[in-house]
Amino acid sequence: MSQAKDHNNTALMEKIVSLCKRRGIIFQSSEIYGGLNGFWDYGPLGAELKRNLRDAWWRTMTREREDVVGLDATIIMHPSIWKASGHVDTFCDMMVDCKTCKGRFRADHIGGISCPQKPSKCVADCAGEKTEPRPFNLMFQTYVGPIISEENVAYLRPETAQAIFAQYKNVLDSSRVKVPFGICQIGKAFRNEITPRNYTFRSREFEQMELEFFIKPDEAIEIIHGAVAQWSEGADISEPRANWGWEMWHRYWVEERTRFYESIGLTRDHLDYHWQTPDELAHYARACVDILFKFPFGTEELEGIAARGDFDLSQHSDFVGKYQDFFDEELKAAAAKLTDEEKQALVTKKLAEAEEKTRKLAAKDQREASEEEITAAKAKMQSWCERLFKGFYIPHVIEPSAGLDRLALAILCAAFQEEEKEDINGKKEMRTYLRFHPRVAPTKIGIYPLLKNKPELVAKAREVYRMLKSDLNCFYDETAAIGRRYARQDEVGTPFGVTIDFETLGENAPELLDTVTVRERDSGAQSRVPLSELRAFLLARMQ
RNA sequence: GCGGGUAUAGCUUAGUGGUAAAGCUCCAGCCUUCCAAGCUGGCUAUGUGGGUUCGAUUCCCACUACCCGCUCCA
Repeated sequence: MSQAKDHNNTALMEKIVSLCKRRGIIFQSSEIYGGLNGFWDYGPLGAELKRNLRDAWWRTMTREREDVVGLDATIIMHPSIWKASGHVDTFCDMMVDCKTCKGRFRADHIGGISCPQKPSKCVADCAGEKTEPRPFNLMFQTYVGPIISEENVAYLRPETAQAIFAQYKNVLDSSRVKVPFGICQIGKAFRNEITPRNYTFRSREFEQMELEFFIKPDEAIEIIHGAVAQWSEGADISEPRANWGWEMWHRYWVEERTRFYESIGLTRDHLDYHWQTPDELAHYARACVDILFKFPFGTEELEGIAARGDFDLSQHSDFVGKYQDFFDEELKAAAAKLTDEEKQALVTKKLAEAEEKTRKLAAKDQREASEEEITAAKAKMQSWCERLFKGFYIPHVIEPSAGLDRLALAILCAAFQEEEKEDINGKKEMRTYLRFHPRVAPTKIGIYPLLKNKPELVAKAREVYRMLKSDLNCFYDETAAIGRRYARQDEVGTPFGVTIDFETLGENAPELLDTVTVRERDSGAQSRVPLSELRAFLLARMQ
């Protein structure tokens, strides 16, 4: 990327930030006290924008689907949840900084990592001056109850997903859902990021929109349907099928999520996809795709769609000592028809897999797997197979996990437009406007009497406002010249303006009595609409 | 956390060791028959805390925030 381009992108970002502040979309948190690093507030219009995005996601994810239900869990949960999920271990590392080479290393690894400047020596032995080991707690801690003590430590959730796993059984038992099904949730999450950066992109308090979609393990599909549908380029993934394994479901959700972004105005040109390579994948993930948006400051992640296997529910099963599983009648019936040889073939295959996986995991820690470990893994797999044949399994999971604040920022960046134009006197000036999709626009309709000092116009405009406000977020404006009012609303992305003029009152042209001008934001095009049809006319254009 | 930069009104900028300037926006009034028109008036600022000084927005130090680069990103 050239420097000139960097500069332009920075300038563009600064314009967006400035507009957001000037028009009440995004403010710095606690600004009157100097601000707080990594925290941002949404002003009146930002709050509407976020709400529209949140509602659009919720509607597509659960209301318009028969196979997904919602959840709204607490931010503070039992601390053991974060031990089971692995967050307590992976979020709290002792780190050492090298003041010479500016590197940061895990304190327990400096003996084994070579120094970036002198690769012949390890970090522990190189000459660089190093700080004392310091703990990096990426989870915010608090205390439950008034006593500040170790046993009262709790965490603000670093992701919303774990709440879904923790309530999986309750949802299953109360909602008449059957695998495959999903549980979705929108809510705040907190991460004590080392470096919040890029405006609201990496904040310490942010809102996530997550779905855990529970599916049958491929082995269950194979027993029930004889084979698992294999994915290949061009495969039909428009509607779910019974014989889909995790890979098809994963592909399906990537496409489904892309369609969502398109429905709110992000085109495929705005987006990019990063398929994680095998070494990038976490050990519990089978595949992970990042959906990226081309922000002015770089192409960055909007959403991750991971195929996580049964890792999370298995962890919680182990920690609480109760299977977080599902009884599948169809599987039980199908398994009953298997011959002993067929069952044994599956068991043999799974035991070999368990052994290989154990060896691989150990190899990651640069050691050999012990016989005990292998035996334990095989025993666990044996019992997994036995339960499978009885119809029980811990479902596997496809996890589309999106950031609401990142989406809001992406929508703002995609919508931002500047055009040079001439004003009424022929003077050149810049027209700035936000080209929001009407679905997400904070304000839907501007309502204007052509002139303020004509009471009939004002009264009629007020009447139109009252007619529309319950269905559409409207903004009534009677100040300044009509062109200025249009420009003001264009700048915050209001897609339509309704102007009440003398024709509305029946002057000049009697056939135009009770009609208004509807002006479209992007083109400025105007059309004449009878008041009796106005509401339907506008509502039709919101979709 | 490291290095570099920045901090003056709602926004964009000017300027000064001694009363802080402008444009735009915004508000009010007049006027205005469809794209930021005009006229009049008005509100609003030196990020925070120290130091030097008779006096600091200006010089120095610290802090905070933001930007850029590194780093981090389950």
